[in-house]
Amino acid sequence: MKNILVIDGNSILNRAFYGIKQNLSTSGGMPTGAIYGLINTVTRHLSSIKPDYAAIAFDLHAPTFRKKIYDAYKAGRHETPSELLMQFDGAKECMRALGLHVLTLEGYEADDILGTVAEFANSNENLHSYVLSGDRDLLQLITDRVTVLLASNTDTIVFDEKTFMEKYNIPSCEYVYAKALMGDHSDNIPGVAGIGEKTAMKLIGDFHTLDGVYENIDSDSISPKIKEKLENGKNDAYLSLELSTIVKNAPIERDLPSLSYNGYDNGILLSVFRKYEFSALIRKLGLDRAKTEVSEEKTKVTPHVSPNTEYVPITFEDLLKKSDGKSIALDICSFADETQALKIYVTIKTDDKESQYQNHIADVSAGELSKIIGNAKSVTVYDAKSLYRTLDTHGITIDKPFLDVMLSAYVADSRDGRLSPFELAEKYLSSDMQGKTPPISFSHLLMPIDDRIREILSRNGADKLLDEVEIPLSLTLSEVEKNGFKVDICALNSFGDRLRKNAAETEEKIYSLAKERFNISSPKQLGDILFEKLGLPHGKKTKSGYSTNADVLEALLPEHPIIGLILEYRQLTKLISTYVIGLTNAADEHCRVHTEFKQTLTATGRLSSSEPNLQNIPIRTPLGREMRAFFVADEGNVLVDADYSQIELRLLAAMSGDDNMTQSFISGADIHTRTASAVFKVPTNFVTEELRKRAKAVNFGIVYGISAFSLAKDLGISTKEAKQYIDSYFALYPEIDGYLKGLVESASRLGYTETLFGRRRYIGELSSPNAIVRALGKRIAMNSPIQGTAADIMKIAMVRVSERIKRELPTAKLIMQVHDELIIECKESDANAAKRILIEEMQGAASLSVPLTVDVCVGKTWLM
DNA sequence: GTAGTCACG
DNA sequence: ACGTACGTGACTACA
Repeated sequence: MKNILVIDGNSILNRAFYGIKQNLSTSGGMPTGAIYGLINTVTRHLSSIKPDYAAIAFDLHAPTFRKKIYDAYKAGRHETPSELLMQFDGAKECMRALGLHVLTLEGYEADDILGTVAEFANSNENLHSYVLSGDRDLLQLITDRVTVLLASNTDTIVFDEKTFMEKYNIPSCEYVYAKALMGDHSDNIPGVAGIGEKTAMKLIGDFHTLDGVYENIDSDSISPKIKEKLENGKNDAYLSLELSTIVKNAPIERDLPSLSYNGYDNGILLSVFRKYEFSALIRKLGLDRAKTEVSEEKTKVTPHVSPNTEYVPITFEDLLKKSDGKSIALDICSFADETQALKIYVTIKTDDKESQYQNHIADVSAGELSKIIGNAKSVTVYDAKSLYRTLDTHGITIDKPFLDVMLSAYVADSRDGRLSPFELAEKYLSSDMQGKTPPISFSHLLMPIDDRIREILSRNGADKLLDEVEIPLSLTLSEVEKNGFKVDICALNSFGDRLRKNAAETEEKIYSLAKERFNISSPKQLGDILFEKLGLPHGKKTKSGYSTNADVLEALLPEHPIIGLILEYRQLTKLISTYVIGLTNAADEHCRVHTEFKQTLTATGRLSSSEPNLQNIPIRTPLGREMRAFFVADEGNVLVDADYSQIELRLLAAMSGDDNMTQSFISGADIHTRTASAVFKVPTNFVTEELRKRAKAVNFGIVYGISAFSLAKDLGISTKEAKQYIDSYFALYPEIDGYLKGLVESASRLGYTETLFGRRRYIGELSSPNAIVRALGKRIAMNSPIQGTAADIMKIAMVRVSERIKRELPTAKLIMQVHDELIIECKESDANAAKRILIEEMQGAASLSVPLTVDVCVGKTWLM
């Protein structure tokens, strides 16, 4: 089997151009940044694929056949900037120097050349074709012998038939029909107005081709609304199909042998790279070192801090012997082909002063890996939670959590949760990775980085937060994700049908009031109807037109009956698309949805939940709230739901040391009522619902880092009045004003805030030259310690609850966390025990000068 | 990919 | 004089 690599020169060069800081690289005033990016992408793939044949295609600037059938094609798109245009010739020169064949063809685009070359592979059993592009359009070329490599500036996604199917749920040969429906706005290809990726994929999934869709346009599975859009856009769809279909028989007069790839000539490449001043590339490829073997370069060690990057193969038996009782770092390559062998990279910390860290690479079975992990003194990894999941799929269960560099970095500085091991090495080891061959694993970096961060955390007093909270929590979270939350999909879909009916009726009413049909979901079109055609008074504007958000619309409610209908339509479509459809798609074969918790994402220390997000299931409106009835306990089980009562205000009381507020919480009084009574100077039993609501808004505002303006907007009162509320508030709780000012002062001085448990958030906004950004920085400084400490406490509680149910109620499962709320699913008969565990562990998670109180409910559904 | 909108704590 | 609550994620439209 031989390989051919065909590259979409245009799209890669474009991506490189827009993805980089263009001013940085020039050679004699001539920009070269895009060329540089292109070379990086190309060499990366040349060395990983090692093709037998290789070519790169470019567009010519002559008009193509597409232009002839459709004038607007690429006309609406802005001109190619001259800084990019002037890089094309250089790019071709460099590609030739790399040994690639450069292909262009009059009247055709690079895509068509790629399609035609890929077709060679389809007709040749012994050839596999790799198509490298930045453009998703090329995905239509995928077959069992054509793989598409979708490159961004930083990495590449490999698409073959299987992965394509997994992502889009249609076979790749049908992709072009979906594309015809969606259109491609960057290329000015129209598609069907109002049909996006989701609808297009669904239609093609059902009917396979464009013809199929139109032949079945009366089918029940096509809603009247979609049908209408399809009919209106029929011509555009077929035009779009013609434009997006990649030609596979362009008249290229090249045969396969003429495209053979034999590597590059050092001398030629060196002179070309010198010309463009690509000194970093020359170093990276070792072009200036006469005939040195590249592999020997790896062993060349840079100064003291750089860990040894050499990985030595080792057998399982030897590895087990060497790692027994030692601290190790681990990185696993898991392959999709489901062979039993796991490729692992292991770094062992030894007592040997000469070579303290020894790196090994080994192929082991799941059982063998389990043994190595079990015998080690400690295991350090990057992103433990993902690893637990991988190990779980191989049947390996972990009971003692791994140390995790990602978590260490996040606790020390919440901005660093996104940094890769290599970026962390740069920050903490000041190791200079430049010009070095990229190592095959990051295993060798993990322990040195972790040691360094741990020194810092001990000084900050945050080591306990890491070891006793975040690290055990990662294991707990992996279990919560695996457990999942059961959703009654049938009932949810019946509810969805009801919503759809209502939405369709509301839609018609809106059209008749507007005397026109339009896309209500388009803020632009809606704005035109409301503020131009109907002449309603417009409030604030956004960059791109009139604002039509709920605040604005609510103010217009008395002006026109259409407003209420639009708000209703918005609510219904939101519920349908995000929750009914979203949750149905996310459910597994047991009707359970498994969210992913991101443990190192938020600036404050909270978790976030995604795919699906279960932390934003509706509750605030009666209709939305019904959604919670579809989150259910499995047969014979119940949900036990516990939430902290006003944890952030309690923390404000405790952390500020305000006596009055502390006493309020100790006495168990209703804090909002009590606040209202004092701020509005009425006896407690004269506090109306309205006054309590206002006091509640003030309490919230304080926690967010209040401003009179925003409070006024929130409550619909004058700024002056809002200011009086705030003044009375600070008079009532005298310590709080000083506490908040102190937070801002210390954050300005130190550059960061800390939670009670030592978690740091750095606040660059405070040193911004822009006053608005600085004001934001102040609010962040006032809010983060409160929100962050609440997050810490919840995490402590989760770890303790998890440990206790494992011991005392082994069949009970923790299934969800929503910031101040925890949910356990357990047997009905265990409900009381679960309740007790939740209350005890949540209330006892921290001991403060104010009590933490927890409300708990038991039910068959989340609607409680 | 960004903007606008809206769901939650 | 300037634009504002703090922290998130998902969906649709549009370029």
